[in-house]
Amino acid sequence: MMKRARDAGLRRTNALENILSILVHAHQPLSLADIAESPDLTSGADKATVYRILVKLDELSLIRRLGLHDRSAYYTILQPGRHDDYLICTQCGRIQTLDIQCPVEALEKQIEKESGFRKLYHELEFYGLCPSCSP
Amino acid sequence: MMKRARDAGLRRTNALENILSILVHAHQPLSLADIAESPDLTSGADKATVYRILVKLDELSLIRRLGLHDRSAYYTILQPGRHDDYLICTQCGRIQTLDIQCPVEALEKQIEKESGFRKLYHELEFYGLCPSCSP
DNA sequence: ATACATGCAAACATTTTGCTTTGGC
DNA sequence: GCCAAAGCAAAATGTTTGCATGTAT
Repeated sequence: MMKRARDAGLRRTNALENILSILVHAHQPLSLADIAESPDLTSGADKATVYRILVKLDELSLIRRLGLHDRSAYYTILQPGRHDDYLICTQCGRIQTLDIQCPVEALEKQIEKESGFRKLYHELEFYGLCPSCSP
Repeated sequence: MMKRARDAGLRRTNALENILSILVHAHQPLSLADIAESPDLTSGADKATVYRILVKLDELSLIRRLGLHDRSAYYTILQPGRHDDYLICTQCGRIQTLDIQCPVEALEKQIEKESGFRKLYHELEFYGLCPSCSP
C-alpha cells in the first residue's frame, strides 16, 4: 500500500505508515476516532492529521469511506479482489464482517451499463439485533 | 400510516401528519433538514420537533434511518412489501431510487439463521459518478 | 530550499438535550 | 387536568479549516 501511496505523490511519514498499517490489519471499518486513538498510531498524530491523510487516501481510492449508521464515517482499505459486506447490531453498534460471497457483483455491472454511472461500487450492510442485545 | 402511529400511542398533531405525508410521498430518502425545510411542513414545525418525531417513528419501525455517504442521516418510510435500493453520485450527491428486484432477500434469511441476529434488514447502495459529473 | 505535512485551536454542520409552554386526549 | 408534544436555545458530537511550524524530498 505504501508503494501506491508514494506513487501518488504522498510523502513517507510516520503517520501515513501507521494509518495504512492500521487499516490493512483492521477486521472491520474504522472511524476517524478509532484510528486517531489507536495504540498502533505510534506517532501520536493529531486528529486533524489523521483526517487529512484519510481524505487523501480516499481521493486516491486507496481506501473507501463508508456511511454506516452512527454519526461518524468509517474507513476501509481498498485492495483489488477484496470486498466486504457487514452485519451490524442496531443496538450496540457492533460491526461484524460477513464471510459471504457478495451477491450483487453481476447486478452492479448491469446497473453500470444501464444507468450511465461510471466507476460503480456498492455497499451492502445487514442490520439487526445481535444475540447479546436480543431480549 | 397515521393509524399505525396512533396505535402506537402518538398524538395526532400537525407536525406528525405533515411528516408522515412528506415521507410517504418522497421518491428518495430525506434528511432531517430536507423535512424541516420542506414547504409541505405546513405547520412550520421546529427542527427539534421534527427530530423527535423522526426518532419516535424510527423506534416504532414506521420509518428507517439510513446512513448514506454525506454527513447527515436520511429517512425513508417503511411499508410492508416496499424496499428500495439506491444509486448515488459520489460527486454531486444525487440519489436515485433503483427500480430493481432486490437480490439479497434470500441471503438475508440465511444470515438471520446463521448469525443469531434478529430482526434483520439490509441496506444496499450503489455509488458512482453520474453522467453529469463524469468528465 | 522548497513544498508538503503536522499540530493546535478555532470554525462548522448537524444532532441531541433541557426546560418552559402549548395543546391533544 | 394531565401528560405528551412543541418551541427555543444551548450543549454535544464529529468534521473541517487556518495558520504557523516542522520535515521529507
